Amino acid sequence: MIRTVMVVEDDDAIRMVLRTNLEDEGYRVLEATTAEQGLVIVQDEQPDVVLVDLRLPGIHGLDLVRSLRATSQVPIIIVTAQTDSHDVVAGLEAGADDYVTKPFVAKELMARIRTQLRRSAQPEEDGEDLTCGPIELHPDAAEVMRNGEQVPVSRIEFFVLAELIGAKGRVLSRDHLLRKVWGYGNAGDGRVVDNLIYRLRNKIEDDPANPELLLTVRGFGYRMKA
Amino acid sequence: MIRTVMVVEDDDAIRMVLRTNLEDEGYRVLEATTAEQGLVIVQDEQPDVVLVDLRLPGIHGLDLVRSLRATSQVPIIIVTAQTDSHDVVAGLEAGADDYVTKPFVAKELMARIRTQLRRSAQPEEDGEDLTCGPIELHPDAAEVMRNGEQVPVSRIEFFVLAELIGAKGRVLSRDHLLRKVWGYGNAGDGRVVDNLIYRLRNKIEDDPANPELLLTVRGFGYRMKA
DNA sequence: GGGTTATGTCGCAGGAGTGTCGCAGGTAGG
DNA sequence: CCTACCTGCGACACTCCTGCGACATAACCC
Repeated sequence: MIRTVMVVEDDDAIRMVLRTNLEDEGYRVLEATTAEQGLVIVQDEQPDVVLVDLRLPGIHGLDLVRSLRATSQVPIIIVTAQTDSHDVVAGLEAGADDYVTKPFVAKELMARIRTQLRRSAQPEEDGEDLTCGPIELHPDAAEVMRNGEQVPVSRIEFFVLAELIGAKGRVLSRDHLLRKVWGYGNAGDGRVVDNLIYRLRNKIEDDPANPELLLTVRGFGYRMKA
Repeated sequence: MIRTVMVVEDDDAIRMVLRTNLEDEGYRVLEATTAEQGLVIVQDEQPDVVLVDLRLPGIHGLDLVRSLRATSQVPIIIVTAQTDSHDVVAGLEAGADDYVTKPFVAKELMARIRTQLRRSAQPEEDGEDLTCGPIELHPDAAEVMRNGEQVPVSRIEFFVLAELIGAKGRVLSRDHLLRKVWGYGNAGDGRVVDNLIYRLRNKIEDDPANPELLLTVRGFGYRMKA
């Protein structure tokens, strides 16, 4: 499963380092430079973890933590300067789950993120029923079954299929899939998604030329049969 | 019942690995980087087990062991470099209950902790059934049986196999195995896992080139046959 | 229908992911 | 001290993936 990490941080250099590290770890990364922006994006994209710098221009990070906690259970990790130790306490009281102090060791932060993900992820993932007609996804085994037989799919194909089936019939735009599965890096292309859908159809459809499961919605994107 | 494990260790990387693994096992984790800090926290929080690195800045871990033992029956496990074998003896004489040497196998350490906990209280099941097709693991004897015959496997091979079989068919990433089994410093590599899998296959598979038990899931990791 | 845009189709080439195996330093046991 | 084994490492081979481009086809608009 591809996890999404939201970074709310105004310092360009730090944000960049975080993005690089997070992407190396296989996460999708969302960025915001202000609390307002962060709040909107979090509500919009529902990331799996949020990193919040406490020193933000305008609205203070503490308030962002409170706002987030008011509406969401998303794990929040505070990033702050070492000198502001009182802020850390305030942040944890405001609902943050963990913290790191600048200058932080990237590896440690990654580990903390993993910990938070593990904590929040365990229950939800198992319960999900990733099924669509004859197609069945087993996230644990990273397998796709079709009429009970295993279909070999690649990593990206697996995630796209999971995303589509998880959407339960809603249309997903190419852009949505690009960001959800590929991440922001490949934003330039377009046809990559089409290609992948084509390949997926060859694997899961009886007649790939006349798809019955993985449907095109012209002008919008793709969706699974309801 | 949630058990608490206290870790007294000054090396950030090791402490982090320990925390991750311990939390995975469902323990609450307390941390200290110096003997003084450790002593205070132990008295304060009364953990169920204490891990002590013997090489600590300032007061030596040995003295911490003595101080702890003077006032408490808490099980103490020493963590130490392989070269300091004389320290181990001294540590056990000072009242420690067990020890592991760096680089330790994380899974083994977890097992030692369980043992200490069992000794100090009564609980729980660990008689897990570690079986997969013709393969059978005997955790007590650290033996692997295949069709009833013993297969000689090394220490690390044993723990990797245990981790995989314990996962009951779920895919385990290389990163997961590195953290769970190696659990220490080896974050840089990657192929170490592949190599070990290769060797394991040579020992447990009929046709190592076409594995039927220990399967590759390209792009994800490895898993045992369900 | 004709033009235009969106999508399907498919082969290719570079690259990523894995299997395989030999080597060397290290460790344990005799 | 010697030997056998373990284990991490690197090199190479090979498979499969995947982004890309080019063209074909289908849907839409007037």
